[in-house]
Amino acid sequence: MRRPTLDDVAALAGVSAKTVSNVLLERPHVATATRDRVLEAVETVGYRVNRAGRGLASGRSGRIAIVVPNLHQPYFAETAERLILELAARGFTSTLRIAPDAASERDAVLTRTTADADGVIICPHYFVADFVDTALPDRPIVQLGGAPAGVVDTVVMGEREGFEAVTRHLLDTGRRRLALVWNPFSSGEPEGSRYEGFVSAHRARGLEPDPDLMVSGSDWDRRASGYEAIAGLIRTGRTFDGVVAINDAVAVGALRALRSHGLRVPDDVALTGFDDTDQAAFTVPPLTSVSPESEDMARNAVDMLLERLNGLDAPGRTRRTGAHLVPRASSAARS
Amino acid sequence: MRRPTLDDVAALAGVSAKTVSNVLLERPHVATATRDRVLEAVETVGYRVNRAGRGLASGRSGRIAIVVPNLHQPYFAETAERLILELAARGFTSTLRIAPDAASERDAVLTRTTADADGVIICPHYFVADFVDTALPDRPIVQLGGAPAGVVDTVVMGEREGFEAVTRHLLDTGRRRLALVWNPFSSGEPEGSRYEGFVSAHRARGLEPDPDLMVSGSDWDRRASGYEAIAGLIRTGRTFDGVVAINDAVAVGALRALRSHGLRVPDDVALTGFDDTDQAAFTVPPLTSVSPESEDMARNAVDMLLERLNGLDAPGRTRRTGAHLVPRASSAARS
DNA sequence: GGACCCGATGTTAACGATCACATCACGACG
DNA sequence: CGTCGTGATGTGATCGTTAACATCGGGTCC
Repeated sequence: MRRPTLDDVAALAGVSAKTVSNVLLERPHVATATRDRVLEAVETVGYRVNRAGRGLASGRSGRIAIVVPNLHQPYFAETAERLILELAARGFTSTLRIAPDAASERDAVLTRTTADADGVIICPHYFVADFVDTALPDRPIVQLGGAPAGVVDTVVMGEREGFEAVTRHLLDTGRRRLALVWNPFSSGEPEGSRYEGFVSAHRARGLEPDPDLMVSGSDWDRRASGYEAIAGLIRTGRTFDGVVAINDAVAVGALRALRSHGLRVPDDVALTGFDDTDQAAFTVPPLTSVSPESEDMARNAVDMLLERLNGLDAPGRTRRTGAHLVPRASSAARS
Repeated sequence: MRRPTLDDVAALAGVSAKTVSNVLLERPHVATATRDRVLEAVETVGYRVNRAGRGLASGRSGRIAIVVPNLHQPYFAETAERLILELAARGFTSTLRIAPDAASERDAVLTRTTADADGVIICPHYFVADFVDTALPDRPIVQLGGAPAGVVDTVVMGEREGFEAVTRHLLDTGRRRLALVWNPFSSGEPEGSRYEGFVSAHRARGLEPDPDLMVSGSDWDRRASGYEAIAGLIRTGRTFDGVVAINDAVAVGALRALRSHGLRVPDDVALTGFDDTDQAAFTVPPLTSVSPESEDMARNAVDMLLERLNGLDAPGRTRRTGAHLVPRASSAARS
C-alpha cells in the first residue's frame, strides 16, 4: 500500500518517468496517444504528485502565503477567503499567516517565517513599506489595500471614489453636518484618499467639512475605536446629523455609541461604513456601506503575483479597483 | 547569493551535514560545544531549512490542513484563527482549505486535494462521518464540533451545558415562553445535545418547552435563516418572551427580525446566541451568548492530532470542552 | 539522396534534507 | 588488560520529482 510514484505510473504506461512528468506538467511535444495512456495509468494506480519531491526538483512550492493581521475582523476574513479561492482556481495552495503586529508582519514577508512560499500577498496593517525597501525580499510581494510602495505591487481600492460617493449620498439626502471617523492607525496615503473623497464631495456641493467633526478613537480594536470616537464627540457637545466611518467595523462601534447615547439611526443621525462586509447587511438598522469590489481586488492581486512568478521584472506597479455605494437603512432620508 | 544549505553550515562549523541536521532536529547525543558551534554557523550564514528537502527525506510536511466551510461566518474565521495560532505555536504551518459543500469537504479530507499535509482539522458543515468510514483516510483527522464518529477524533464543545445555562438564565430572569431557533442543517447529534440542554433546563424548573416554539429557517445562510424563523413565528401569531438561538449568526438574524416587527429587545423579548463570536459584543443591544472556550477547543484538537502523528493508534476519541454564559444586555431582566 | 531539423522520448544527475547504519573514542568493569 | 557499552559523529543511500541534455526516427528541403 505504498503511495504510488511516477515510476509506478511510468511502468504501467510503458514510458519513462520523465514522460509522465511531461504529461502532468502539460509540456509541449507529447504525442496525444502517449498522453492518454499516461493519464489512464495515473487514474488506475491512483497517483498523486508528491509536492515535496516536486518542490525540491523545481524550486517552487506552488504555495502562496497570505498575510493578514487577524481573522476576527470580517474584512480580513472575507479578503482572505477571496484570495484563497482565487489562488485555488489558479492551482495554488495558500498558507495563511496571522501577523498581528508590525514585527511579525515584517517577519512573514521577509522569508524568516513562511520560508516555503513562492510569493506573498499581504493585507498590511502597519506596513509602511520601510522594511521592504531596506531588506529586499527574495520573492514577489503584493500588497492589498495599502500605500503604494517602491518595490512591491499594490492593489488600491477605489477609496477616493467610494468616500466621495458615500459623502455625496449623505449630503444629497439632506444631511449637513457630517462627522468623519478614522481608525487610529490612519496616517498613510490610503486614508489620505479617503479623506480627499470626503472633502471633495463637500466642495462639489459648495460646502466645507468641519475639522472639529473629524475624529478617531485610540483603541487598537477598530470597533471600540469607533465607539470611543463618537462618544467623545457627543461628550464634547458637538452636533452632527451624519457619520462617515472609515470602515464597517468602526461604523459598528459608532452605531452602538449613537444608540447608547439615545441618538436614533437614521432619524437623528445617518451612518455609513466602508468595505461592505457581511455584517453590514445585518446590523440594526442595516448599514449603508461601500463595496470595494473585492473579487476584483483578489483577482488583480493574484494576477500581479503570477506575472512576477512568470519572470516579470519591473518596479512596483499599482492597480486600482472600483467601489460602489450600497445604500441601506442606516442612511435613509428623514421622513 | 545562493540560498545556504546544510552543507554550507556544516563546512563553516567543521562538522558533517548530518550533525547539523541533528542539532536542528534537537536530537539527543549532540555535545553542547558542537551544538553551539553549529547554531552560530547557522546564524552566520543565515541558514533556513528547505521544507521541500526535509519533506522529501522525512515523509512529513510539517503542515496541517484546516478545513472550514467558509471564512465569512465569524465562528469559522475565529476558529480558524485560533487553530492557526495554536499550530504555529507547536511549529506547524497551516494551509487553509475552504470547503463550502459536502463534495469538497470530502475531497479536502480524503487527500485528493491538499495532498501534502500531515493531518487535517475540520470544522464540518455536512460531515456525516459516512465517507470517512467508507474510504479510510491515510492521515489523522480531527473533527472540531461535529458528531463523534467512528475513526476520527472529535472535540465537542459544551453544548449541553451551554444551552442549559443560557436557558436557565432566561427562565430565572422571568421569561416563560422561550422559542428555540435551530439552523436548517441541524439533524445530527450535536444539535441534539443543544436541544437536550434547552429541555433539561426547563424540566429542572418544572416546566415543559412548547414544541410550537421550536423552529428553523430554511435558508443556507444562517443569519437569513434566523430572520426567517422569527418572522415565521410572528406571522403565525405565536407569542414568546425569549429566544434561544442555536448560534450567534442565527441570533443576529433573529434580532433583526424582532426589531423589524416592532418587538423590543430585551424589553419585549430576550435573545441569546451561542459561540460568543466577536460580533456578539457589538450588536445593538449587545448579545448574550455562550462562550465555547475556543482556546480549549483549539488546544484539544491540536493535542489529539499530534498524538496521532506521534503514532497513537486507537479508535476515534472524543474530548469535551466547557462552555460558560456571557450575559449581555439582550437578555437583561425587564424593569 | 543526403544533410538537416524537429518532434517525441529517454538518460543522467541533481535538488536538500533525513535515515539506517557504521565508526570512533573513551571510560568502566570483571 | 581486554572487552564491552555508550555517547558523539560521519558515511552512503534514499526520498520523488524535474532540469539539462542526449538520442532516435522520420519527414523536408534543396
